[in-house]
Amino acid sequence: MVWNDERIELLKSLWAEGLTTGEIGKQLGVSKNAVVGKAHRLGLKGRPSPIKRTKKPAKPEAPPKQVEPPPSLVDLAAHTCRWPIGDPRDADFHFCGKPALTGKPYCGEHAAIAYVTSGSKSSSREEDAA
DNA sequence: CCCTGATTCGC
DNA sequence: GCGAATCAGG
Repeated sequence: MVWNDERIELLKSLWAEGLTTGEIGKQLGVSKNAVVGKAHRLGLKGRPSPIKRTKKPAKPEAPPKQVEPPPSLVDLAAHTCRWPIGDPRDADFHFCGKPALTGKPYCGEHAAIAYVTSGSKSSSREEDAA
């Protein structure tokens, strides 16, 4: 289908007269989709049928970002000082809970106590391992 | 189910 | 750029 100036002019005329796309299409010998498509392409405004389209059904959109899940409770617990505070029999017994040293179950404060190299006699294991 | 226009998508 | 296909409201 070729849109000559005459056709376009006629289209605009009929469109301006208030004819529907179907009618214009019939008179021009084209389908209504061609008319509405051309009208939209020409920037003509359709006064009737204020149908507003909700969304774009056939448009898969890649998620812009992928938020990484927050640290799980167990992960947080893994980095929590597990130095016991109080008597286990007491109701208010609890663990230290402060941020633990990486790879260790205790925070710096309690790790110092836990791993204190008590003046052992022979070479300590830490020194050998290190 | 018919009509309408609007938008998208393949050619 | 074109228009059928699709969508969406009347």
